[in-house]
Amino acid sequence: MDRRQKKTRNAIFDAFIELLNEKNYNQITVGEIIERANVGRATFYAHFETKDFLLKEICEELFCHVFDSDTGSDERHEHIFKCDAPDSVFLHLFQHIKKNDNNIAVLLSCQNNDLFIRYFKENLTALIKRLNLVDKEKARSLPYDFIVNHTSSTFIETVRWWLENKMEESTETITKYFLTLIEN
Amino acid sequence: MDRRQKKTRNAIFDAFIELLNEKNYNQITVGEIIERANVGRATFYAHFETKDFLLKEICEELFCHVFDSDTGSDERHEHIFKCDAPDSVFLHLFQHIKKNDNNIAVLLSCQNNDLFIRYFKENLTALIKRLNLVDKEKARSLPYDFIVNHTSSTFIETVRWWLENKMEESTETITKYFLTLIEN
DNA sequence: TCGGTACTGAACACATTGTTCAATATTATT
DNA sequence: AATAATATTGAACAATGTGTTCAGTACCGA
Repeated sequence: MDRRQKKTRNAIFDAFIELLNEKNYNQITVGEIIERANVGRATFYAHFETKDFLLKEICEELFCHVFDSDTGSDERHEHIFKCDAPDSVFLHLFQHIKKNDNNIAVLLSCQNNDLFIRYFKENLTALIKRLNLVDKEKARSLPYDFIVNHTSSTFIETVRWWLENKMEESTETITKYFLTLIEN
Repeated sequence: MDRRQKKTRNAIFDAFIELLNEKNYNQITVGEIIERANVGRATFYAHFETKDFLLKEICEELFCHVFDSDTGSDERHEHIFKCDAPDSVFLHLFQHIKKNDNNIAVLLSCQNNDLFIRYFKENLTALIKRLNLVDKEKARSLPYDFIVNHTSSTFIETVRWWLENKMEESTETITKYFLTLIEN
C-alpha cells in the first residue's frame, strides 16, 4: 500500500478514536473527522464508503489482532489458543481490555455502538465455539446455541460493568467473577 | 387532554411503530412519520422535541403498563407483585412479550435500539431490586450490583435469542431456560 | 355561541451527506 | 533525475434531513 494511503488511513483512524472519546458515534460527523485528521473530504470518501464502513474496518483490524489465531508470530496469542485451561483465554481478553489495546474499551463504553457490539459478539461466539468454552453442566439441559449466546453476552456485559466501575477490580478478580457466572 | 391531542399522539405512535416494523430506528425520518400519521410537520414538533423523545415517551407508556405495580386496577399485574414465587414474574414478562403487548418485541429486535434497551434494562433492574430476584447462592461470592446487572442482561439476551428463534419455545420452556441460567 | 387551543402547510435557515473535477503533490520506478 | 502513475486537495454541487416560524384554519369544551 502506498505510503500516502497508510498515512491518511491512520490519520482518519486516530481522529475517529479521538472523537469517540469525546462523543457518541451518532453525533460524530464526517466533517469533524476530516478536520481532525487534516484530510480532504474527497480523500475520506476515497477510503471509506460511509462512516459505518470506517467503524467496520477499525473493528476488523482490532478483532484480527485480538482474536485471530493465525497470527503465528505473536507469542502472547499463541498462548491463548494452545493452552488447555479455558479460563486463561478469558483472563487474557480482560488483560487486553485493561491495556485498552486498539481502544476496545472506548468502543465498548461509548453509546450508539450497536455495530461494534455486534462485531464483538460475532467474534466472541466464534471463539467460544472454536475452543468449546461452554459449561458442560448447563450443556446437558439447554440448547447449545443458547448457551454460547449466553456465554458471549455475559462476557460483554461483564466488561461493560467493569468499565462503568472504572476497572477497580483486577483482571484476575473480574475473570473469577465472570467464571462464577457462567459455571455451575 | 384535548381530544385532538390524543388523536395526533396516537397517530404518531402508530405510524412510528409501523415504521419500526419495516426499517431501523436510525433510518426512519420525521418526514416519513408525519406522512404516515397524516400530521403536519409543526404538529409533530409541538408534541415531541425530537425523534429520540418520541421513542422515550413510547417506552415510558410501555414500561408503565408492563412494570408498574401501582396499576391497582389490573388483576394480572396485581398478580406479579403479590405472588411469592419469583419465577412467575419472569414467566409473566415472557407472556407479555409473546403477546407483543405494546410492541415490545418490535422494539427489542430492531436494530439501532440502544435507547430502548437502556430503558428496558433500567426498568428490569429496578424490578429485580424491588422484588429481590437475585440468586442467593451467587450473592455470597459476587457484588450485589454485579449480579443484578447480570440478571437483567441475561433476561434481555434470552428474549433476543428467543425472538431470533421465532419464539418456537413455549413461554414455560423459555422461562425454564432463563432460570437455569441465573440459578445455581 | 364564543374564546381558547390545536392543527396546517408552506417557507425558511441550517447542517450533513456523498459526488465530481481539475489542479497539485507525492510516490515508486527506471 | 526524469517520468508515469497515483493519491490528495478544495471547492462547488445536488440531495436530503432537521427544527422553526407564522398566518390561516379547524376543532374543542364550556
